[in-house]
Amino acid sequence: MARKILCVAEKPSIAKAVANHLGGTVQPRNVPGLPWLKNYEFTYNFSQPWGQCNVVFTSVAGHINSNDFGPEYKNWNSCPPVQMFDAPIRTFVDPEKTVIAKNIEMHARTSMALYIWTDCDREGEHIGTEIRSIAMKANSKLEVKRAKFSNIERAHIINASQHPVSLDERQANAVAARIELDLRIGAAFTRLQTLQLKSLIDPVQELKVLSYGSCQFPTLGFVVDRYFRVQNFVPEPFWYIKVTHVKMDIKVNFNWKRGHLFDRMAVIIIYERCLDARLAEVIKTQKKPTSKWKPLPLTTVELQKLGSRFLRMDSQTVMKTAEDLYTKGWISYPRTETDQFDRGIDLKRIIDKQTRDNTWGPFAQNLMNGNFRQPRNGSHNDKAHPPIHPVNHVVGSQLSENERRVYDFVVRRFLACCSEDATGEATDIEIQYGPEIFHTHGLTVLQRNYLDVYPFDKWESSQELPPFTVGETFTPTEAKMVDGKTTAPGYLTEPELIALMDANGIGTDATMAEHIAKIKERQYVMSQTKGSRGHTDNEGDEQDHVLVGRGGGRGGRGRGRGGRGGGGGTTGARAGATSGVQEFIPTTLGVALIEGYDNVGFETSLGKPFLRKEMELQMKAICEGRTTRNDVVQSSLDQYREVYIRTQSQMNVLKASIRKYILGQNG
DNA sequence: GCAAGGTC
Repeated sequence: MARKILCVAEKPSIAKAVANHLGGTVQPRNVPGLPWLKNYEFTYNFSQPWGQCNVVFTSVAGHINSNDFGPEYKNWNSCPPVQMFDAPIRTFVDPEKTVIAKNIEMHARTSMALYIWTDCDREGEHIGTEIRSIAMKANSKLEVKRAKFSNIERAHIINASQHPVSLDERQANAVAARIELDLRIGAAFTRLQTLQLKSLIDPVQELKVLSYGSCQFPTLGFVVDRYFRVQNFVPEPFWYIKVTHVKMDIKVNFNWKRGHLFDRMAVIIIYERCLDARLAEVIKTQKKPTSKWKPLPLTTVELQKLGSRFLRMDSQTVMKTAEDLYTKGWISYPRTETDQFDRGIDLKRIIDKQTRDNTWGPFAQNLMNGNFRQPRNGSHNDKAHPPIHPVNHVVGSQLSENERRVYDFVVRRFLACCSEDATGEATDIEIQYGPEIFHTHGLTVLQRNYLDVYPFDKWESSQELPPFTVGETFTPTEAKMVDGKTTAPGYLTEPELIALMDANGIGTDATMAEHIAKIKERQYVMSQTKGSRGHTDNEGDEQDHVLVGRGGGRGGRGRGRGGRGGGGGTTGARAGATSGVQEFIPTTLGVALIEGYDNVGFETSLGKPFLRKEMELQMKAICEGRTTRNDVVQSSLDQYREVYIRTQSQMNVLKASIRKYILGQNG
């Protein structure tokens, strides 16, 4: 009898793809009890010593095990919450995963080896150890190997099948440490907060719990932080000089090189010197080719940021929709950090499938006809998944409205990545006027290229500038001294929040949207459509009005800086504008919790992102062998236990915050 | 009744 090898992937799609590479077209066999779980059986010639083997290729769906405290800790009043730092934790097969575990056990019994094909990231390594322990419980003589692969191109997968490696115990241990810490700390503080504070704020039992989590609290902290910056904002007046000149019937605005100054007298003096000079002289004219780079290949974080900005959906809906599109086979795996396409991937084959589309088909065809360009490479590679891209063409009418929007975005982004940068010509002119320098900038877009398929980027020609030559002098048509004031930043928007979470390592690409949804559910924050309360836009906006001026006419509204616009589209389907963006405002409860923890006065407040960042660094240290799982767990628990004890002893501080914000009482 | 991380 031929030898048998059990292969297990992290998800059904990988099992299917890899099985078809190794075994030809393999018919899936159903596993009773779970409609989406399939086994693929075939024979395959592995490298020595295995050789020709019967293969059963199956999968799990993420983690199989669950962790919890024993039943004696189930009742929250059965013990003080501080015991959650030490109480024994049980690991068991998640009740929803029993069919998956049984399937592995059954085939492990008759196999000589287990070949693990989970994603090659930390969580994948840990899932691998879960699979191993289940399989070895059924068959302790199993040889266990792991496949190392970073995409599912055929040649790469075949290579991985011939070069088995071992599970990386360090990475698995890092995850095990995270699991334990998140559970213990989350349970301890959630129980403490809920038991001590809930009755104070929620007499009608409207709230389930006042949860604490190492990701939800820093997320809340970002929202509260911005809220206070808005509340405490004091506008600051500034002054500047604006010069305009009409030449050949074209009005040219020259911007002051200093931008603006916060000293009125200084600006007055400078302004008078300019006027005294009467003549301005052109000191620089420059025309040079310029370009706007096409976007990078699409990652999950980018999808969520741009989705919540342009698609009129919150990030959770964007993710949910992308997952639906993935399971239906229209787009690739939507959870990826990678912004580089592997050289081996056949991009033209993917583009070709889009040529039949009514909207962007001609653009795709144009790429096929010789205008294809290799995508840019970003700096991220998770070595597990390619950037998000379409895998098959589907007409919009077969999709729901949300699906259509996300699919539209993914395809356009992908085609944009495969086209040429937009090109243009930039003109810069500088004049010397008295002691000061003023400049103006012009842009002529020459070739739109990728912009034709990607309306989410804005790059448009400015008005044409009249010709100027160096040495030329003129009396400016108008010179004004203008005042303005700094304006408050807006409340934190969803794309900004996602960017902050990403930069601070709060959550993963797949979970950031869930954390945002959770702090809404807990009523720590509210969201509203930006602009719906009549708030002004961005930080640094200027409201100008003329103080003194020379020359005729009322000035236009020159804008000192060209902020990156985020507006809608210019071609094809309009993508919607920034007006749909959600912004977050903390509730009184959210503010009270964050401020309460800040006032408890521990050097690293629970509402700040540092603790989570620290945990991330510790996990890295475990992976690199600089520390151990046990050390990290023990030292972190010591640290958090100290915060816990301090918090408990200063519960009056937290309660005071709650009273102050929720009940409006002082003291 | 607690977390965050996988994925369906």
